[in-house]
Amino acid sequence: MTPVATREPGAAKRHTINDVARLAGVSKKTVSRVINESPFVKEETRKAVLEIMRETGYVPDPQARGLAFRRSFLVGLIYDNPNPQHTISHQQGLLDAMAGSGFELVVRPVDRNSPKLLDDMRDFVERQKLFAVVLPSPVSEDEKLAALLRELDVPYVRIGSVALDEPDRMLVSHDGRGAAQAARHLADLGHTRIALISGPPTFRSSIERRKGFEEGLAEAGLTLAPDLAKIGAYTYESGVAAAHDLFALEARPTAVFCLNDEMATGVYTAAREAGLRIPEDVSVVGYDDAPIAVRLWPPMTSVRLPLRDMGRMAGEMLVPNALREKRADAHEVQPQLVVRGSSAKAP
Amino acid sequence: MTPVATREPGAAKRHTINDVARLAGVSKKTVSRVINESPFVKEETRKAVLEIMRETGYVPDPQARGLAFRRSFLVGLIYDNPNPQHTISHQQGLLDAMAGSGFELVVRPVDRNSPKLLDDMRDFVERQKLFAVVLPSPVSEDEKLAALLRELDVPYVRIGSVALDEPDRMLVSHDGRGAAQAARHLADLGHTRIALISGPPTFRSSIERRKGFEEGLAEAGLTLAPDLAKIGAYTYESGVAAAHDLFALEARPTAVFCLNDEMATGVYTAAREAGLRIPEDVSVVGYDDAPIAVRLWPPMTSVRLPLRDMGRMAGEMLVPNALREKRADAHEVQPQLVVRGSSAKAP
DNA sequence: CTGAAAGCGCTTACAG
DNA sequence: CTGAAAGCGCTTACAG
Repeated sequence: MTPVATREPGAAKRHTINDVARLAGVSKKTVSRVINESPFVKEETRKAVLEIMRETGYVPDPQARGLAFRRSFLVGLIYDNPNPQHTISHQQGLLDAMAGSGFELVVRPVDRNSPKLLDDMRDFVERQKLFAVVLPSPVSEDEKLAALLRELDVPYVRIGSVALDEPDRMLVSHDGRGAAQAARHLADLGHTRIALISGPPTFRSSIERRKGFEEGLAEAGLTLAPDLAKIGAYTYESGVAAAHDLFALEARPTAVFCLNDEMATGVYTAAREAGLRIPEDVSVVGYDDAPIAVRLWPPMTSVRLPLRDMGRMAGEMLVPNALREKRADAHEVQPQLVVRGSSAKAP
Repeated sequence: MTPVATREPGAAKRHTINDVARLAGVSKKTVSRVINESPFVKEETRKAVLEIMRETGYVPDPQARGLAFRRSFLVGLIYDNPNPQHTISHQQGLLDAMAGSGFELVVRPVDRNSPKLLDDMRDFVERQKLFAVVLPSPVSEDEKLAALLRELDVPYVRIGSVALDEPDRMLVSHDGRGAAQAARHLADLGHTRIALISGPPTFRSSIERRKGFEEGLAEAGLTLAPDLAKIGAYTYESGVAAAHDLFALEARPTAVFCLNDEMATGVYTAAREAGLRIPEDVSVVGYDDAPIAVRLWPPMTSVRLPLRDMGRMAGEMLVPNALREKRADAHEVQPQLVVRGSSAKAP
């Protein structure tokens, strides 16, 4: 057998499709067919080519392939999330799905309120000829962006609290169901004056979580009292402020449900300032189950979303990967209430 | 003037270098010279070409350029950091530096202890023909990885607590100086029995921070008592455990300095369990100034590292950007102690 | 200062 | 089932 140079340290130029073709005694087109798993290659030829590829350590050049394909091997992650934990978890999951696939992840933070967003995205996607795009919430809620991607014929998956698009383009986290669990949990503990601190109405997650919460209350025969419904900004400070108001009420709530952990953490601060004990005087429930939930005292009851899984599933919906059998068929995940020490029987 | 088709919505193929050449009445090579800012183009010709490029909205195809250049326009971020906040901040800063440059950021989490790390990195860098690579700590501490990148002739910047490489390849955060500030701060408050909870010795940051801390103590005429020096794992749980031991000592410390905020948060928990008040009974100082520092009660004194700036500076050292005058000349940042309510006069 | 030719490493038609 | 030709959109030599 012809001795084949293996990868020399340093200098050694990487082998090209021409080297493989020559060594295998076939045309480069046949090698190309093997690379692209065309069925029109004799099994014998295919094996011989694969053997040469293995020996030489040949790996196709993604730039050259991309140029010829008129499409790159890059997946874009376009995010605008104030919560780094969300982004990094999604990113990690996406990379889990892409590992060993030959695709790479290009990250792109954006300002979803920028008037230039659509122009920037068009330029980004066209210029890089992106293979696919993942849109976590709240960027996923931008209908114009989704329309642009369809126009540019770029596959995408939107990650969101509720179905906003066709099933193949959507990973749904059913945020409302988690909020309903929280409502039932508090109702089961005997609470009747349950307050809500929601996020900005510009976040669909806030709308869905609130809706789910109210439905959960309704199941238990309760309703959300108008004076107990506060609107926060998904920030710690807004949680402090809203809870401050709630705790100043004559008939103050015995439980507070916050639509994210940042605001719930603010409730801890406000409770301490108001001289209220958690959970003896007031129960607190958050949403996200962020790392801080178990670092606070008492550890916080919160609704968990499988963020990393969500990223992975979105990746599996978009990226072919030889390490996997086939693409993901499940397009949804379920939130899960995690009960800890911050919620207890109503006083 | 010849009417030029502007970007049609939808179909309209992007213009290529040939279109620009034809419309400008020059060869494509001349257009190429303009793109690459060659000085060998008559000013008049250059302006004419630039005008056509503007009118047509022409942008060079990075894949085609990369193929011809034998080098891509991708910058790699290779990280293995247990702290998402670090990664996301560095990432954000890097992207700040790269905005509008035409380069894109490809992210790559790795396990720095994997035996396959070097092979994986060789494959990654060679295959993608990376333009440059950024190595945050602790990946930056891997000498073999740095040597590999030099061998592959890929520019890189290592972000680390101390100079580990030539100045052009290093962004130094002088972690020790921040720890020294913490030591002086506690000494100034009259503490003499000051404990230390360090991180794993496999992290250079832990070694440097500890060294700086001991130097700071020495300046104040203090030394670190052996029974007050604990080794943690940079995790919350290890902070709880180490502080638990410290608080059980007969002569317990009046102050605890932790080499990261995670462990310092653990000290809060251990203090509560031991019935100790912060800062009345014990002062606590952390490192990182993570978001949690201001969500704990009392707000935590901590050493801040400008993580986003560090990412930006690393990016500026590597990526040419027309939006900037020139590359960064500063290759270091300084940590800064942020004093809050968790540190007070010794009891 | 400018251009025609060849090439980067692949794939798409088109033949056979 | 396999291959020779042309092309993807750029840049590198090489001329002039």
